[in-house]
Amino acid sequence: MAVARTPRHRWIDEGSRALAAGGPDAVQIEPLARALGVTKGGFYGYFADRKALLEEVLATWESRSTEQVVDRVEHEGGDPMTRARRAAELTFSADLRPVDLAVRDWARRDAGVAERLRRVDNVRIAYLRTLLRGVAADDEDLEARCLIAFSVAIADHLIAADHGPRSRADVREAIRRQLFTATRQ
Amino acid sequence: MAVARTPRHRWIDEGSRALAAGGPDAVQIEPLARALGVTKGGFYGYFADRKALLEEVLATWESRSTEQVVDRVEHEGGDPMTRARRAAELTFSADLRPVDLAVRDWARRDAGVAERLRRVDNVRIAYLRTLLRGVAADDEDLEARCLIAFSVAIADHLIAADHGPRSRADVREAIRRQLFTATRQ
DNA sequence: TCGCATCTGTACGGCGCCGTACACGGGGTG
DNA sequence: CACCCCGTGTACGGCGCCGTACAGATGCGA
Repeated sequence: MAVARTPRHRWIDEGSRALAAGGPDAVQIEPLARALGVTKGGFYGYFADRKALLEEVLATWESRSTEQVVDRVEHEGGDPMTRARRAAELTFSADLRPVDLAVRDWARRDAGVAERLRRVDNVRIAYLRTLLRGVAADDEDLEARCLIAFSVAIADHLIAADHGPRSRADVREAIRRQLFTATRQ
Repeated sequence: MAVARTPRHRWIDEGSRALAAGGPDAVQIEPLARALGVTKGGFYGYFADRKALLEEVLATWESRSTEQVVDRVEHEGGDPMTRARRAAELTFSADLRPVDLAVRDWARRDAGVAERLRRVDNVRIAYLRTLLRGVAADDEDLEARCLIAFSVAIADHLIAADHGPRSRADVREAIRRQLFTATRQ
């Protein structure tokens, strides 16, 4: 049988890149084929149409963002805090983060994507809760800390403001200290 | 002279709606014309091309998000806290917020848009500082509270997670109480 | 070596959008 | 009332993408 120069997963990977870079409208077969150095000839052997590829891209992102992160973190072990930090590193890695932001924007106008995002976010928030449970005063405080941590992580790359003499990283570090400090007052 | 059924600002308004709903790629002359109940015949009398319209849409958004908000708030008066709250209401109104989010996503891949967003965000953060200065322990704490407030406001409509028995509004209210409470401990 | 399954290149029709050109028509203006 | 002006409708060429069809190449198994 002929060797597949461009197997399924290469289309998905390139599709993920396109999604991250330009949103779902930018996931186009012919440009993807050019980026892969082939024509679209083989594409329709793997996928029914453009929509099917987008579906696969999303599913792959969901898997990478949840199961694969959990599996890897659990395998590496460590105390809860170490594990949760590692999970955050993996989830917001340089190549996954742009996809994450693109999916979030997409979810604003597609209910199916929104549903998928809800599943992913709930898994992540659940992780956060296990980390912050120890320092929170009560359930409400815990929920507040989780939402703050998650919001700052996501909005970090969406906010363009300056902070005077401080760098963004400085400010984030200050926030982290507050979040990980046991109940105030 | 012929009456303009579709003056400049109608194209810009409809363009803003399209941008909010589908990102810059969705701002297309012919669909816009259909939405306005005309053909694209008149469009090219107002704008050189599609890019020029996008430029105007952005400029209009920048103006509405900063100067017009400031002017209106200053005109209405009130103490600093009242004014800042009113500014937040105007900035994140139902019709401006989706544009805001679309611009944020767009800024990830267009340096010009990112620069515009930086100007807008800096204006907003400056407002926030005036509001929170009174309750912050020091400059670092002030910066942290501003970034938290801004991040939660923006990420609110991008995060899909649930919070158990609590509603998102409940959690946001809890966060607001913390942010407006004078320095802890 | 031969057959064959499979991936890829090529070509095609269709569609929708961009930007241009120009004719039309209906209000102001004199 | 006639002129003119300018927003609009219409038509056109061009382009790029989608999805289909098919032929050819390529490497494996018999």
